[in-house]
Amino acid sequence: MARRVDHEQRRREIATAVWRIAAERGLDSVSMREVAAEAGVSLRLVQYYFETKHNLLVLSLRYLHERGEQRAQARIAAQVDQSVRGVVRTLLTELLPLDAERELSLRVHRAYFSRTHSDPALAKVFLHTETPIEDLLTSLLRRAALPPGVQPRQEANLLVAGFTGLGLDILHGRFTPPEVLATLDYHLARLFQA
Amino acid sequence: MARRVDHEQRRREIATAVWRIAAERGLDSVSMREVAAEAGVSLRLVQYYFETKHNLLVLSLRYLHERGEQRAQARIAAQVDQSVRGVVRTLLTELLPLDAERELSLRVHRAYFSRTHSDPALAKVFLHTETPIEDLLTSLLRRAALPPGVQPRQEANLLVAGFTGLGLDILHGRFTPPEVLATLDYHLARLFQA
DNA sequence: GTGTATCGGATACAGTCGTACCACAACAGC
DNA sequence: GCTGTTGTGGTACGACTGTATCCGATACAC
Repeated sequence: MARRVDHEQRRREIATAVWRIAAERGLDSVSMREVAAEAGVSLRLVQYYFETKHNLLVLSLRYLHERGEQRAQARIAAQVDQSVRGVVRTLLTELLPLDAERELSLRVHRAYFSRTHSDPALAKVFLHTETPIEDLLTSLLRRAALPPGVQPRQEANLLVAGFTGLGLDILHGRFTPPEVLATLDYHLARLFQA
Repeated sequence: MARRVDHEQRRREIATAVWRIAAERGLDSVSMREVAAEAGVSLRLVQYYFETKHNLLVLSLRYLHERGEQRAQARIAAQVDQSVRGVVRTLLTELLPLDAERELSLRVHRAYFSRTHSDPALAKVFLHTETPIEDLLTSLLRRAALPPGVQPRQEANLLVAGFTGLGLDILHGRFTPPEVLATLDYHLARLFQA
């Protein structure tokens, strides 16, 4: 045993076990023992690589965030239609659980959501006082030729908050993906009407 | 001791203790013992009136929902400006933490939010497959003279999801109440422009 | 006046949790 | 070949949890 091991790699593997448990059974079911079992390692190993449970939760969330940002950037870079409208649409659909990966991500975020407010360290990863997505969307909208009277900042604020919520609504079964996409395209049409 | 007591009344008092703990320290801190201490009664009493913790959580959430609906209806009935636009504005501001009571309500809902998905009984109180608020808002919008091309259902879907989210954003300090109200009035102006 | 259903306090029990501790195997550098 | 560091397992500890039990005390019905 005990040949040299990549700690970072090990931690990421264990973090995926955290994600699976959190997504399926909620953050309350994420105990050190459960994580160890899900990852197929001993309790001691989870302790060894994360020291404390708090660290386990914070790092697991951070890894998820990193992956999400990379995914979003890749998807925007990969799309052929580089019009402002196309990029805006991609940006907003990134908030919706339209494939397995985004659904997992959304479920984990939902699981973390409440705990975020009793735990400042989690809040730091989860919520920023800054509004980077809204800012990005605002600057995109400024770049387009929009109807008179349209205020990009106000549109961005509602769109980001709204489609974040509608993504969760899909998870809850209150709406279906086609319904939310219809709502998205309706509002894009409203904004980008010439 | 032990003179006849109104059980319903007693339960509502204890439920407010649940709200306070959930709002301030999260649902994880809501233990039978903590609730008893916060309510100023013995552990046995909490057991006596709620039987089980699950019952305590479900009933406490139900009471909060009841109070929220009554508050919303009262506020709509009480307002002098009964124009469609005025009612719509009141309906949406009801989702924002603009006073102590609505802030408490929002904080408790946030605390319950995650647990909702691992617990079907909580989900039944918390989330409905139906969309009553969206339906109400849609029918209100249909009643008004809106610009051509505006689809009340699509507008309602985004507005409800959006301002629910922006209400939470206020709690998180990402936006201030004046900012969100400005966003609200902007979108009302956009919808109700003659 | 007395019995009895209702109300309520104290405490015990079994389980789970995060963490700490101890022992040892495998490799690194000397 | 030896020594010290690194990786891994097993397990024990103390705290906390929800629930159950035992028992005292009150207030109303008769």
